[in-house]
Formats: sequence, C-alpha cells, structure tokens
Amino acid sequence: MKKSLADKIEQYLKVLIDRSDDKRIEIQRSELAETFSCVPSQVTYVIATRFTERDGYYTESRRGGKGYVRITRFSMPQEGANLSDLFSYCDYLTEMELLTERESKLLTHLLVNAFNQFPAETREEIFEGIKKALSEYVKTES
Amino acid sequence: MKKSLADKIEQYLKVLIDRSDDKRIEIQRSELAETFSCVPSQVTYVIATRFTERDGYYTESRRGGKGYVRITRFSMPQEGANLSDLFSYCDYLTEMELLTERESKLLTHLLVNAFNQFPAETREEIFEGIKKALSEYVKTES
DNA sequence: ATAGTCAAGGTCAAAGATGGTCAAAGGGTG
DNA sequence: CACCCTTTGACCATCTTTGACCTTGACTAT
Repeated sequence: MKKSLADKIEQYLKVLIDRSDDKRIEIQRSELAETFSCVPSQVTYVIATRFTERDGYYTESRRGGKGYVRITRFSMPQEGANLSDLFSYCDYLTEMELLTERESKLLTHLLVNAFNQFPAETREEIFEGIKKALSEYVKTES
Repeated sequence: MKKSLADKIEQYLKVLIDRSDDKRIEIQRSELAETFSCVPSQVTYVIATRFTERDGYYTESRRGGKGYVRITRFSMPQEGANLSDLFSYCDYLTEMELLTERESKLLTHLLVNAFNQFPAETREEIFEGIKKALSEYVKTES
C-alpha cells in the first residue's frame, strides 16, 4: 500500500508511543512538521484523524513558547489480546456507540463459543486478529 | 470470441492475485487505468462485474490522496467452500432478518481480515467454529 | 504589575488527489 | 434487429495537503 504523508506521520508517532514507557509522548508540532517537511497543520490533521478518542488516544496541548502536544494511548495496545481484553474492547466500542448492544453481544457470543477447540496460544492469535480487524472495521464504518 | 478490454484487465488482476503471497492485492484505480489507457471507471466496472463476492472476492477501497482498491480472494479452490459457505450463511440469516445488514457486514469484514495469518486448514477450523457459534447465537436470539 | 514581543499551537477553508456512481453511447452476437 | 455487455464521461464523495489568519502562553523591558 502506498503511504500518504499522513500515514507516515501516523506510523511514526505510533512507534514512538509503543517505545515509550508510559504510552505517552510529547512532541512539538512545528518540529515534527520540520522532520517531515510539511506544514504544521498537517500534524494537527494527522492527530485529529488518527489519534481520536475512538482510536484509543487522548491529546492535550499547550500553545506559546515551550508549547507541546501530548498524546496518550489509553486503550490496549494491539499485542497480546486475550478474551477479557476483547470483552472490554467490545464494551468500550459499545460505549463509544461504534457497536450496538446487539452487535457486542453477538461478538461476545462468538468469542466465547467459537474457538474452544483451539489451544490457548492459537486462541490468543485468533483474538489478536479479531481485535485488529475489529478496530479497522469501526474506523471505516461510522 | 474477441477479448474485451474488461477481460484483459480481469486477467491481469487475477495474475497479480495469484502471484501475491496472501491472495490480496492493492492497486490504484487511476494508475491501472493509465496502464490500460482507459478511463478509471472502466476499472470500477471490471471489479464490479468480475470480482464480486459470488466470484469469491472481497474488495475495500479508500479515496483521496494515495487512495487504493484492495481485492482479496477468499475462495481458493481447497478452502473456498467454507468461507463462501459462511458468506452465504450470513446472507441467508440477513434475509431471514436474524442478522441486520450491518451485522452481516461486520462479520464479513472479520471473516476476510482477521485470520489471514493462519494456514488454510486452521482457517477452515476457525470458520467451522464460527459457523456453529453463529447458528447457536441466532437460535437463542429469537 | 503591565504591556509588548515572540514562539508555539489551533482553525478553517480552498485546492488537490483519488475512488464511486450513473446514465448514455457503442459494439458484438444470436 | 434486439439484446446484452462494454466503454466513456460528467458529476459526486472522500481524504489529504497547504496556507492564511487566530489564540495562547512565556519572557522581557518598563
């Protein structure tokens, strides 16, 4: 897939967050713009479209000298999904009104019942795949 | 019988999919149109008529800068039975009004995207499990 | 304290870049 | 000829990139 500038900046920031100790980074908008040779508002755009609460992030910022933008990931990272993780993710999506009660119930039913024949590690991989696909889905679907 | 442009584009895409690792390709509509010296909507036409769900393909796209069209083949000779089975089962449940359109779409997305890291046999088992759990679900839910 | 200056970040709308839709025109085949 | 599939193009929807203008906060000179 060809990556747009916005995609690249998004990825860059997500790697930074992954590497951070507390899933939180502070950047300077203009500095990042400089790094990617773009206008500062491009950074604002990326944050506005890819680091929303829906996506599991919240942001704070301060203007003026020594300003910053802080991004914190509050939802679970992609790795190591387990059943209860996915449950809370479903709950979360339901609260955000990205899934209906019924949809959440359907998913929950599947999660509990559909994969019992697999060993624990396989199930974990399955859950991980579902989680990723689910987060893609809610992004495009509302 | 003479091969139409649409036929050529179809063949071209199918070769690309065959060669791909995961039976999934991403193209740019306008670029492909350029390659075949035709209007972009020709590509849309080919995809709409020859890469349907019935044919065993699933497509997604994104507009705007660096947009793309992604085509996934889910129906490979050996494993196709199950996934397309599940698809038609979803369709069936939707027609019976046991699932909503949106629920069916959500499931379809998960089916196509969540399990690509697994080998075909595992996927088949997964689909089987899902099908069972799904049929239980709709029983309890009505 | 007060006001001025400058260095951030924010907003918003326009322009650019793709893909989608639909209906009309074109062409081949029975 | 009639029908169906193909080809085109005008217009639409969505996502990205850019830039002009606005707001805020820290620091400094008075």
